[in-house]
Amino acid sequence: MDIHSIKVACSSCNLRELCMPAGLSPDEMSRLDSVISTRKRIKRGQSLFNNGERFTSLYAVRSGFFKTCVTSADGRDQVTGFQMTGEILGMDGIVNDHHSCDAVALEDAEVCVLPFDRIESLSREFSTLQHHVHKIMSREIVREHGVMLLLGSMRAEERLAAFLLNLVQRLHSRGFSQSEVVLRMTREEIGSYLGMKLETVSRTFSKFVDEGIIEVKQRYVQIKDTEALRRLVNPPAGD
Amino acid sequence: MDIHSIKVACSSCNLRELCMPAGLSPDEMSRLDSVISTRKRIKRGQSLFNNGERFTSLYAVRSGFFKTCVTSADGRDQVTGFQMTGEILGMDGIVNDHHSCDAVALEDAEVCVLPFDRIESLSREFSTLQHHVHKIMSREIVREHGVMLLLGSMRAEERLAAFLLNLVQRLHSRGFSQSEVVLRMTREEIGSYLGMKLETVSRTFSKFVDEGIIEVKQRYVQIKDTEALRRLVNPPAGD
DNA sequence: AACTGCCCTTGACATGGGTCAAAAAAGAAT
DNA sequence: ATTCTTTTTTGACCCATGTCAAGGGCAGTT
Repeated sequence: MDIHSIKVACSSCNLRELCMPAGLSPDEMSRLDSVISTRKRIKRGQSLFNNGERFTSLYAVRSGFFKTCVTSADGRDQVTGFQMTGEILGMDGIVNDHHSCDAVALEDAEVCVLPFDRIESLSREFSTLQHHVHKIMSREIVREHGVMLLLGSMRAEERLAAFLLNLVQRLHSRGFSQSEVVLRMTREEIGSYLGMKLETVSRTFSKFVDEGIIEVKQRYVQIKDTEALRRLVNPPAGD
Repeated sequence: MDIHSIKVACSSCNLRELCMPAGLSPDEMSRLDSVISTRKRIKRGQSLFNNGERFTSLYAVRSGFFKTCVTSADGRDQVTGFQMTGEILGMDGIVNDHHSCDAVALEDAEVCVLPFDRIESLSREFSTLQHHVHKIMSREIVREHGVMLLLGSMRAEERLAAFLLNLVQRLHSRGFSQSEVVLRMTREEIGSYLGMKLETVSRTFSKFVDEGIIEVKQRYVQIKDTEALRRLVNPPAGD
């Protein structure tokens, strides 16, 4: 079933501050290790889970890059998020014991498997862990509020600017450049996430290039004027 | 501070199956009662909480109708949801200990106050309650996925049809008619939620009336052809 | 190097929904 | 009732974005 599984330990994981609560005692940490005991490798293009599959675990992205997408009854597709190192996947599955979206690797990836029943029992013991789980879910709710604001009230340029800023900000907090990105997704996937067609994504990129805000060479994007992007997202009040 | 507070008991609340887990023992129920000890009345137009306020509690709607909305830095507003009896408000506040949206009563309302630290300690004791909390948050995440699909990939008619169907479905599951609604929100609030302008909401209502799908008299809407609405949301595959 | 299969860009044109404006209808206040 | 405010409807016009179509670039394969 598993594409590839290996043993791991959070206590020795250098990404732990990204997905785990701070301030666990050594004892607590070792009990967490015993719960999070496997990793899984996912090749580019493969799914970590799919809509309809039974929910058993959350997943912490260790490396690689994912998209999640929902599909409507008549086959329309909507990308609901892009997840990178340290982010948690699978919370959609809790409510009905089955996943309600697909999680697809956009590049070869590795995740830690967090069996949810064991997370629940452990978080009955450590309030630190319990609160951390609540925060992770709350963060996802708040993130989605932001996407709703974007989809509901912004124009194409504003959406793409917000998208780029969000992406580099997250990459920067992981130690990467704040002015360079190599996109892991196609124009079509960006468009799906932002509620616009791939042609409009492409045109808007070109517009930004014309205006000297960014440079684009295929998936590689260099941000030359972050402030201009910020102004696009937050137009300075005119009155 | 509180507009109005009164003592209550879940154990005697006839709405408990809407917001509380099934299958609590009498002992568990009485401990829950001791945690959920106050109600709060909110008048139409007043806020239950506002963006930036400290987070202390979740709220279960006992009666009345709310909207939640986020505001961007430059003052754009986006309604992120409408909440009715039995639904839970405030989960946005967990991640940063402060609320990140406003919850406004659209009609006089009453909520049960669920102090979150006490919910957390109690759910360390009852796994039933713990899992229920997780499900409620997961349900909100999944709901928001649906809104993203709507905002990202549907046209005006489809959005409004989906909105009406969702509303009557939730009302119906609370014992109300599945063909009549009295809207508690303005066209502008509907528009904000659905990512369209109030004029477009109005026009789309008129279009549905012309087509004999609904009847509208101000806030009162009667659905005459539910199937037509369903077909709008899920166009029968053409290929 | 040539072939194949994406992915991306760009142009021309169409259109859904936004914008602006006016007036009607309903509610609230006096 | 009368006045004032808010909400809703409708019309006319226009623009941002979608649609359709063609061509080019890049990566992998042979």
